[in-house]
Amino acid sequence: MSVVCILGPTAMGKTDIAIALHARGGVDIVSVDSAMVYRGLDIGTAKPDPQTLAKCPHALVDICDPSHAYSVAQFIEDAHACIRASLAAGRTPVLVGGTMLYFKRLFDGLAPLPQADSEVRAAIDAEAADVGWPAMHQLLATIDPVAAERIAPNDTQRIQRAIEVHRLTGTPLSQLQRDRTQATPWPMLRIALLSNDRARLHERIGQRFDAMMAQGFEEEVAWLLEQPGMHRDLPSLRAVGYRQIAASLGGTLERDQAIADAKTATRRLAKRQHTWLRGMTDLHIFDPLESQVFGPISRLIDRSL
RNA sequence: GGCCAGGUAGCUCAGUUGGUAGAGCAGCGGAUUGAAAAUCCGCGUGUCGGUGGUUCGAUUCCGCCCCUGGCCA
Repeated sequence: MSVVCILGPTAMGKTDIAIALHARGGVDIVSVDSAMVYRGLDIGTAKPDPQTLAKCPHALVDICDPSHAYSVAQFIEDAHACIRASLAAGRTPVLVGGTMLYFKRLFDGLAPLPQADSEVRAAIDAEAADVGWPAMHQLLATIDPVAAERIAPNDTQRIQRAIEVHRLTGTPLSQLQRDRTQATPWPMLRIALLSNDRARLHERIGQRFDAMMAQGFEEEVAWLLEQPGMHRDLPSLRAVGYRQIAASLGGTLERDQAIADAKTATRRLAKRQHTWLRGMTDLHIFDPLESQVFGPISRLIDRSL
């Protein structure tokens, strides 16, 4: 295997494993994290601190301004570039992270669809404000019945995307996805950090968020909100924790409730990550809440390369 | 010690003129192709405090006991 992937839910110690693997040498760490890509989102994303990043560089961290939107397509492009560069240098790329959609599309491929178009989206939003999203779902059923069948009448994001793709290409989204998706060209060793001890994971999530608060998470969010072009509806500030603390700072949510909600949102994130992992095949699973996993993981990698 | 109000899901509570119960939150399961830490779909998980009694039948009515809160001593 030429590429190593380490995936797992939040708060499972992925970053520690990455740093330890880097210390052994011969690897390049590539982050697979839709929130760590943003500059300035540090404490709330549990991003490694600058000293750690200096010693152990993580590609695809701090590569996007938080007033812009990163995307799965951008990730695939960036990740492919990282993998190629690393392999060309005779090293092993190690992709580490918790954004399962990014891994899924990296493994199974991404159809070459048009990128998001803010004008088209604004037009669709305006129509939806007029007639309602269920009517937009009806509209989708006439242009792409396959997609409409799959997408719930209230799933505004996906309805909008499907209509957008059709308007930009004249072809149904479902057809483009079926005809033009190709899986990764590289063999990938897939390592998952996964535990059945949900109670313990929830405990860690709570403690970790309390630690973030103690590190000045609120100040970080307040600073971000003051930056030019920043507002609460951006993808960056809708991330778990940022959304709740921004609401608290904006006065629309009690501080204690915001903290509780942030922990709840993190637990739900972990649950969705579990769902992704259960549906993936060819995973080598290790439980870091039960035993030391670094030794077994490095032996597995040595054996597989 | 006496009086009063409570004890129902993990939490806050509703309810049953007697036919073993339901909301919110939490939780659990699922979907997932340029916002994905997003967005959406589905699911009540229960010795109705305990124990006797009345009754065809008690979570509901009655007695006793236990626990919590308040007031009076």
